[in-house]
Parts: sequence; structure tokens; C-alpha cells
Amino acid sequence: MLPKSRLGKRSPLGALVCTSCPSMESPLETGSHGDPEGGVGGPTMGSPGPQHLSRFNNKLLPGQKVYVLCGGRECTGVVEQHNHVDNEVAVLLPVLGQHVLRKLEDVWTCPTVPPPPHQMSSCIDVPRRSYCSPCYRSAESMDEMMAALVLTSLSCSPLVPSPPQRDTVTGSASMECGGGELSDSGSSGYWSCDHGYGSPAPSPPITETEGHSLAMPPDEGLDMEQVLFDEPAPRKRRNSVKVAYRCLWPNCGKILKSVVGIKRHIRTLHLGQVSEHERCSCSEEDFYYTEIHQREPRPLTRPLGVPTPSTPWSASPSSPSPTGVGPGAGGDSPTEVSPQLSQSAPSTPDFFWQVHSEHSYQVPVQVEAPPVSVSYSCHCTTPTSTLHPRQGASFRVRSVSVGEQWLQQHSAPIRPHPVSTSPQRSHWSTRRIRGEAKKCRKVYGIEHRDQWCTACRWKKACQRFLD
DNA sequence: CATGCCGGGTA
DNA sequence: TACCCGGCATG
Repeated sequence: MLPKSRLGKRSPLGALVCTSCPSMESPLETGSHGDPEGGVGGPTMGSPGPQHLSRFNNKLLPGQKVYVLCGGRECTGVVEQHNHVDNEVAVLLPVLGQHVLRKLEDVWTCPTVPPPPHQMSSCIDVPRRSYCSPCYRSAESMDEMMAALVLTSLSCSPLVPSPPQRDTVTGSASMECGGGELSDSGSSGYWSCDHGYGSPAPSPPITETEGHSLAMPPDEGLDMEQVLFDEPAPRKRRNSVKVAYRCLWPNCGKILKSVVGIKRHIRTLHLGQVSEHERCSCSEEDFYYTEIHQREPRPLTRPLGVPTPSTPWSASPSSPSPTGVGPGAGGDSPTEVSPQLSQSAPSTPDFFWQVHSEHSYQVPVQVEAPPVSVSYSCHCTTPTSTLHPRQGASFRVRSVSVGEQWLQQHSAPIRPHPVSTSPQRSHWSTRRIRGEAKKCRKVYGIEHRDQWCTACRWKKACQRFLD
């Protein structure tokens, strides 16, 4: 999997190569290869290269992707019409929004590159979905690619006809691809999307990368690596964090403990119907699962101020969660995950602790104690400046109920799960501070228990003498 | 130890 | 839902 055969002179971004894709091994492609990524050395090279159109055939099909010189630079275009009489080609330049007319000899099918005195490689292995340079595409895939190009260039919409859940990801990713990038690179937005990573390492299949670009912050190199090398590399993990992987396929959500397992699951159950040809993208399964983290259970009595989710599964956006697993997610709740990953305020640790410490009955100087039900639900977002250690210490920690576990796990400090939404704060068990007011027991005495309020009789919070 | 009260059980 | 109680935290 390591880039043994990586081409030396390609731009780092352009190293989106993978040597294991069999469909890429085309002995035909000994001509110069393009630089579809629009990397460092790419498209600004001037004159039509050796991939002159007429070398391949003398007929251009409408919709075919071609390259022409426009304003001194090479631009990607789509054939609109090929006039065989005049040998002229009407080319639409989606990037520039222009229609140009070019002689056939001024149109070529591959982006120009530094004219290679020797062929650097006979094959660039790129996952099929990545739509490599047209030089490597068979005729039938050309149409697909052209359609994708047009779509991308014109509307910044996803290139690949894909399952719904991927649409959201790729679609958004495409939105990140500015038109400028497209025009500069002389290639589809697909390739441009990877710029953000700028990693000299071999890039993963595009689909994966795009998933990551959404589900995780761009600087998550570790996660990238893991996907890149397709192995559950022992990553630095915080103490007591287990890792599992959740399937992001719609209506699935299966959780497996190993990458291999989840990949197998995705491959067999979800990608199974995809033809072998289609699955050429070496590890497409990576796109459909997200990483989730489980914290080891800890002692119930924990230091104050240290929120301890009991059994949180938080989606890691590292994998395409997503958002991400989330997520993916996705996020991840990565995430999840989900990933799309909702990272709204209530999921953040800060909020977590605000909620914990701001029940009114814990902050006597702030407001008078409302009825219990109100105090649980209405003061969660009221910031308090009167909080001091004494109050913090007054927060009593009890055994954690199921509801609390749920809540805590969804507001886990690490990588909020994408599906975490509006927790039921009424479940937050904050044993109220013993009030200063006299209670029924004290007022009436134990011998007049019948005069107590019912709550007192039931050993509940007194309802008659509220604090 | 008395008190307050949460969580849970029972009818 | 009403009632009861074990158990825990606090003072």
C-alpha cells in the first residue's frame, strides 16, 4: 500500500496514487499523463502536449473533456460540437463560462505536463471514482467523467452518482472547491478538493479524503494516516479510551470493534451490490464508517470538576464520519458522527458544566429557588458569576443513572456525537443542597407527621417550605 | 445522629 | 399516582 511506485516529480498533492488498482494498469497509457490535480507543476505549462487530440482520434464527442489554451493558459473544456468540415471544435469552458472555437489541433485531451523525455510511469493508480486523467479512461468511462466534470464545474455539485448519504458529504466538499481552483488546476473540482491536506504522503481515494475534509479538522494528520494506510494503526489515545467503528450506512449503524470487521461489513452488506469494477477504489469502505470512542468506566465518585461520562460512545470525526461518524458523525457524533456533525453548544464541555453547576438551588445568591421542576429546566443556560468553589463542591455526585449516562455520553468532552441533541435535563441528578428553611419535620415534629406535606411524608423534597 | 431527599419499589 | 422506604449526603 505504500507508495512504492509513486512518481517522483509529481506534486505532493498530486500524489493521489495507489498502486493496487488493477483497472488502472493499462498498457495503452504510455503517453504522457496529465496532472489532473492541478498541483505545483501542472497546468500552466504552455503548449499542447503530446496528448494531442488527433493522436487518439479525430472525432470529438459532445461532452468530452478537452483542454485548450485560453489566455495563455490551459483550460479545461467540454466539447460542445466538433465541426468535421472545418475541423473546428466548439468548446465550453465551464470555468470561464466561455465558449471558444478551436482548431482540432489546438484541442487536446490531456492536460499538458512538462514534456516528459522519458515516461515516468506507465500507470498512475488512482481509484476509479477519482476520475483520473482522461488519458487513462476508457471510452465508456469518459462519458461518465465528462458528465461529472460538467456538473462539478457548473454547479459545484457532487460528481459521482452515489448513495444518498454520500451526496451530503461530497456535495459539501464540492462546495469548498472554489471555481478558481477549478480553473487553475485545469481539472475537476474533485482534485482541487484535496488541496487542504497538502500532504506529501500518498493520498487516499478521493471519496475518503472528501469525507474527511468534512468530518474532521484539517489538521488531523493522524486520522488521515490511518485511513491512508488502511490499517488500525495504534494511535495515540487518551487513557481508557476504546475504539470502535460504526457503520454510517443509512439505517445501519452497526458497531464493530475492528476496522477490518467494519470494512468487511460495509463491503459485504452495503457495497456488495457494487460491481467489482466499481469497487476498484481501493478502500471505499473507509468512507462508510466512523470511529467512535468508548471511555472506560471509572469509579463513580470522581473529583469534582471532572466530568466523567460513564460509557460514552462518541463519534470520531477522524474517519469520514464525520462526522462524523461523524458522525462520522457524524460525528462522532464523530461526531459523530456525524457526523454531520452537530457541534452545537449544548454538546460542549463548557455547557456541560454550566448545566451542572447552575441549578438555582445551588447558587443561593442568584435567584430565589423556583419550584423544583423549574429549577431543573430553566436555569441551564443562565451564566453565573457567583459560582465559587464552595458551590462547586456542593454538587453531589451520586451513582449515575441511565439517563445521566446517556446525557453524559452525549456531552462527552471529546468529540461530541453528531446525534446528540437536546438532552433531558430533568434527568440531571443534582441532589439539592439542604435548604435552610424549616421543613415539615422540624415544624410539626415527627409526632405530627400527618401534618407534613406529602413530599415530606414520602421523604421527598419538601413542597411546603421551599428553600 | 438528625435531617433532607433521591431513586426505586409496590399497590 | 400515591405511598413507602433504602440509602446517601450533609450539617
